[in-house]
Amino acid sequence: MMSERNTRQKAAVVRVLEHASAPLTAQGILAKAQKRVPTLSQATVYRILKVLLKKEVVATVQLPGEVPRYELAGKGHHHFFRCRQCGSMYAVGGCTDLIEGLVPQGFRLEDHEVFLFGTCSSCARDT
Amino acid sequence: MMSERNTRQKAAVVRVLEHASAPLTAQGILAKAQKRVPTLSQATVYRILKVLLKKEVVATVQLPGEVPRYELAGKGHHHFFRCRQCGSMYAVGGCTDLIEGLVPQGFRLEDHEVFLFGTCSSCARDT
DNA sequence: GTGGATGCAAACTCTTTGCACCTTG
DNA sequence: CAAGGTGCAAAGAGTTTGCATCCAC
Repeated sequence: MMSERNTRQKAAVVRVLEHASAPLTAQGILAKAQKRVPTLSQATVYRILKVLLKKEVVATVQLPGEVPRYELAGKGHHHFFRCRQCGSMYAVGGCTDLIEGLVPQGFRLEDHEVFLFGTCSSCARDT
Repeated sequence: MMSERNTRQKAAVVRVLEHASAPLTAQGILAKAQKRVPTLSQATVYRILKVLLKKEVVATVQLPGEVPRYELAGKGHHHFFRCRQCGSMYAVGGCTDLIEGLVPQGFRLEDHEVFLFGTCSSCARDT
């Protein structure tokens, strides 16, 4: 039973995610990782992501109506604010007990997702 | 300038949505609407949904990692609780100002989405 | 009768998979 | 050198679109 190998492809994908300031799409990861490993294919990116997701090294970010994005896991609990002007995503922390109040009697809350949409501070300034 | 026509297809789709107890997928709408209009095609369902979305007669519900679902609009602001045991979706109301606290300084909040995941009361009872 | 609506199939996008080849350990 | 990884192309799932036909008005 031979475990996992260290390939240039996987290293490139992880490196891209480490340097990302916001969650990236599979396409975005491919584009950036190909600068280091030009032969990298989209299929391999998906395969690597699947492995990393299972190991919980990366996490998926699913904005409603958008293609999934990926970020390194272990950043603690957070949500996202999406600026409708510039499209940037900002991580937003803290949300506990705010959510608990929504849960109906007898329901057991295990998890939640919150997405905020609006205008970020720099776009708001330009208005 | 001739407006919109009243077709059996559109009527069937609307009727299905009116009788739905939870948001339906495009496939689910097709299946149910075909009981009334057997020749209805998936393409037409999508076209009708597009029109109804533009008129804001229906709204999209996008659970993370799932195919989009559709429900009649005008049910007021609400979110969803998804039971991981039985897969049911429950509408959850009320959430104002809870959310405001998350918004960073200088950001303008326009909209938000909240999804809750866990065990519903009837599944919790069986545990 | 005429133009919007429909059905079918082809096209598209995103993701997964089969298979031969390559590369790591 | 053996097994896992990779690249490519084909296959899938979900949605959109082109086009000839249909039918509501």
